[in-house]
Amino acid sequence: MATNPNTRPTNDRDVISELTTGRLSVYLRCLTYLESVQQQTISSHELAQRFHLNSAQIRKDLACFGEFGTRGVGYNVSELRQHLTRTLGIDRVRNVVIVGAGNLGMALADYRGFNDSGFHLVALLDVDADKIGRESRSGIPVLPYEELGNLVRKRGVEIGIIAVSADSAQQVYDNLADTGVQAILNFAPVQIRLKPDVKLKSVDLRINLESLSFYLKNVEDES
Amino acid sequence: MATNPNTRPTNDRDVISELTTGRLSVYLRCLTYLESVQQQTISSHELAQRFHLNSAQIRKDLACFGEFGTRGVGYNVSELRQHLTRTLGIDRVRNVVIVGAGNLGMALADYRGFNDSGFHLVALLDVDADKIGRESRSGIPVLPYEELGNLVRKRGVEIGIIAVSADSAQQVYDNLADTGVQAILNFAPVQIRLKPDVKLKSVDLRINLESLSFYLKNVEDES
DNA sequence: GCATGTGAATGGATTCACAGCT
DNA sequence: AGCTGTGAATCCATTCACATGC
Repeated sequence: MATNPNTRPTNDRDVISELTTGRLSVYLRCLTYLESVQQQTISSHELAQRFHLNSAQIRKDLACFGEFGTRGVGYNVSELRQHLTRTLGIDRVRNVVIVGAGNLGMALADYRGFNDSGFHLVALLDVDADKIGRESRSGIPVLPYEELGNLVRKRGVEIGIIAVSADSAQQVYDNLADTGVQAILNFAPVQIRLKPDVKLKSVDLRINLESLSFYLKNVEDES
Repeated sequence: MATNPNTRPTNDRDVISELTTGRLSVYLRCLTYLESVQQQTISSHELAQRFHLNSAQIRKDLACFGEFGTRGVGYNVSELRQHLTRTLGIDRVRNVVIVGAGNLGMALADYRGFNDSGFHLVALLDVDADKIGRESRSGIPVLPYEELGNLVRKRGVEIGIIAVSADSAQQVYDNLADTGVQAILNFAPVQIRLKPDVKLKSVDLRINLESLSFYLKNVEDES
C-alpha cells in the first residue's frame, strides 16, 4: 500500500519505508535547532542519544540518499539539514487546503507546523453558509466548498486535509482526487476507498487515547 | 521504549504490540457500527476486506486474548465488541485533562472521540489569565494550571494531554507525572525525557505533511 | 583514534497453509 | 463446506560488528 503495488521500484531506491521518512523529519527538526545554536557537526551517535535510537539506524536512514558524513568526524549540520529538506521535498513551498472548518479544521489552520516552512495554507473550505466568509484566528479565510476545483487549479494546491465528519470523508476524498490533488491527509475515522496515484495518510486521534487506556488497564490488572 | 524495559513480561501476555492494539481499536469501531445495523456475526475474512488487511492477522490479533470465534461461523458481533471494549480498558470511564487552551487544546476539547464512550474530559488548564474562566464550544471550562494537582486528586484524572508549545512540554510532562497521571498524550514536537511507569504517546502532526511532501517529490522526480 | 557506511545476524510482524472444530 | 486458531515460512526493520576512510 505504501507505494503503488504494480510500480516495481524502477530505479531501485524507491523503497524507503514511512518509518524511515518519519525519522528523517525528526532528524530534520533537530538539525534546524542545532543550526540555530551554531553547532557545526553532529555524529550519528549523538543524534541517537537524543532520540533513544540506535546509531546504526540513523546512519542507515541517512545513507539511503547518498554519503553525507565524514568518517572520523560526523555530519555537517547545515549541509545535512539542507539535504534532508530537499529529500523530503520541502525545499519549495506546497499549497495546502483544509476541507471542513469545524473545530478541528480551524485548529489545524492555526497550527504552526501546517503553515510554516515548506507549506502554505491557502484556505479552509466548508459547505456551511454560516462559516463561509469567516476566518481563522491567524487569518485563513473560509471559502465555499464549491470553490474547491477553482482553488486547486488557480492556486496550485497540492495537499488536501480532510477535517470533516466520518460521513462525508469519502466524498471529500473523491472530490479532492478528481480535482487533481495527489496527497491527502485524513482526520476522519473511516476507511477510505483509495484511487490509484492519490496518496492518503490517515490520522486517528482516538486510537491514541485507547492505547493509553489499554496501558492503564494492564497496570491495574497487575495489582 | 514501548513498555518499561526493565519490567520483563511477568505473566507472559504482556507482550502485545502497539500495532496490534491500534488495530483492535479499529476493529472495535467497526463492530460498534455493525452492531448498530444489527449484523449478528462477522468473519475474519469480511473484516479483513474492510480494512485491506490479511485475515490471518485479524485472527491472530483477536486470539491474543482468548478464543472468541466459532469455527465455520465467525465471530459474534456484540460479544466481540464487548470483549474488545474490556480488553482496551474502556468498559469504564477515564477522566482526562488537557493542558494548554490554545487552538489545538480547544479543538481537541471539542473533538468527539476525546469526550465519548470511555473518556470524560474534565477541564482544560492554562497559565494564561486571559484564557482562564472561558470555556470551549462544548462547554469544557478552562481552569488555572495551578489547579492541576487538585484536579487530578479530586476528580481522579488518569490521562493528560499536552497541547502546549514545545518549550513547555517537558515541564508539563513532569508536573503531570508528579501529580500521579500515568498516561500522557503529547502533541508538542519534542523528545520528552521519560519517567518510569509514566506512559507517553506522542503525536507529531507535521510529520504527516512532510511524508506527503516526500511522496509528491518522488512523483515529480519520475517525470 | 574515531565515526561512517554496510553486509550479516537478529528480532518482530505479517502471511501462508493447514489441522481441527461446527 | 466454511471458518477459526496456529505452527511454519516469509518478509521487513533493527541491531551488531567490522572494514573503510578521515
